[in-house]
Amino acid sequence: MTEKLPVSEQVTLLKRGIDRLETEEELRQLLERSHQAGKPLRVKLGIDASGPDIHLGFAVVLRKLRQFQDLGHTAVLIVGDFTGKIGDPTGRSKTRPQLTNEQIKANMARYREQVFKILNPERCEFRFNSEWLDKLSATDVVNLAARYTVARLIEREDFKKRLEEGAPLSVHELLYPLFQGYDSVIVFADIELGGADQYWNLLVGRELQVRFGQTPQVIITMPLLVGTDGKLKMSKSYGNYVGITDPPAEMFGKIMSIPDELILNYFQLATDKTDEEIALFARRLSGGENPRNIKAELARSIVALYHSPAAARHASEEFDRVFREKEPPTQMPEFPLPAPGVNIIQVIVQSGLLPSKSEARRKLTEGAIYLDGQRISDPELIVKPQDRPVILKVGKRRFLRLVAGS
RNA sequence: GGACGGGUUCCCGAGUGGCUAAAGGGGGCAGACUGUAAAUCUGCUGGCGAACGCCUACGGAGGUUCGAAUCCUUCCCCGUCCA
Repeated sequence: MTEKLPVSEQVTLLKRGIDRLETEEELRQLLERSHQAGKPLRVKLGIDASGPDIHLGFAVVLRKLRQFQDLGHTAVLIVGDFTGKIGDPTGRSKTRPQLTNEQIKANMARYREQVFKILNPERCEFRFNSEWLDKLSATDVVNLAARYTVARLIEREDFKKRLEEGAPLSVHELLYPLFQGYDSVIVFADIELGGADQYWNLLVGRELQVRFGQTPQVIITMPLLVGTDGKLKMSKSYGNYVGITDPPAEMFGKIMSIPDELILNYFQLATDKTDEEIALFARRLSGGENPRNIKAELARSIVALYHSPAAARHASEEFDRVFREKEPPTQMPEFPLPAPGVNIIQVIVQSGLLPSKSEARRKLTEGAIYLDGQRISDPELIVKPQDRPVILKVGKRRFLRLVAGS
């Protein structure tokens, strides 16, 4: 633990890699006061309950929160089960679907264990905001709403845009930032963390606290990690994310598919590499070394972080084996072939390699299907069991071992 | 409450009676090239069938017609303006 660090050094540490801090002076004061009173700060982080998987983008924020824990402070995780039912409008052009209680429950069950891959469970509070938000009466809601103006609410880029484009914007979505801010009031947040896109929401919390007679929370936002597509922010709904529970091989592969320009950014945001180490990578890149090598080191670092160094090494070797040397992977699903043989299209669909026969037929004509390294194109082909397993390959990365069986 | 405009395949968006599984773009997938990067080029992109074809699909339901995404009725939803 680094609890004994002088305040100025704590500030330096906490400022590393962040997007915005409001305000540094207030943070300094909080740390001083906490140090003198021997009382840990309450660092709030809202968790979206819309999906069960934590990805590297959110991990950026979680890792910052972990730093606070390492300095002796308390992480206060607010599970947005109530606000999840409303749907966070941030950055959306469309009204988000509202989640049911069952969905949220199912999501959260897996969430906890994932969070603790990064956070220290010892210094962590888990709160569901339905705990207090469900209890608000209409009077309470009006009371809350009275403390903020519509003009302030629709200042937001995304709201404004939707209004201008004539897209629907429901009143409940307008309420979302208020409720999220109210969470800060309820849990007496000293600091709130979030992604850069949450900046505006966090500010609302800050202002509401003042209106409820509290000291405003310090807010710290973290840069958004760009997804594997290299364009949009990493997000569950864009399908461009790397889950922290993704199996090593998958995690490795996804990271290898990011654009080269993102390599250093990923090192900074998603690994524990020091500035010096990252500078070295930067020099190797500009020195003309094949970015592939450096990206592979990145991928290994990240897999090591969430699995183990050994798993990272294996994933790396397997990757080279399959994609550089074009060898089949060591592990692949098996499909038992009955003695009379089965039509190739049946095999592909029944094994789940492709979703429909039409699709299988298409891939066959596209030359995407290989049997033991031989491209095949005959949709009539009957595959019979051999005395040794035969490997079926669909596209670049789908493999199946065909074995004798019934 | 009134007037008007709109709801199309994963997304955006064309399409106003048969030539429409529906232009175009995006995304995705596949092939070539590669470093499973990017860029580029090419192809594919509802399902079933070997195939003539059949089924499902243009907000929901019903109707007109030999034939409807396209016309009519009704319901639902969204937006704009007026009150």
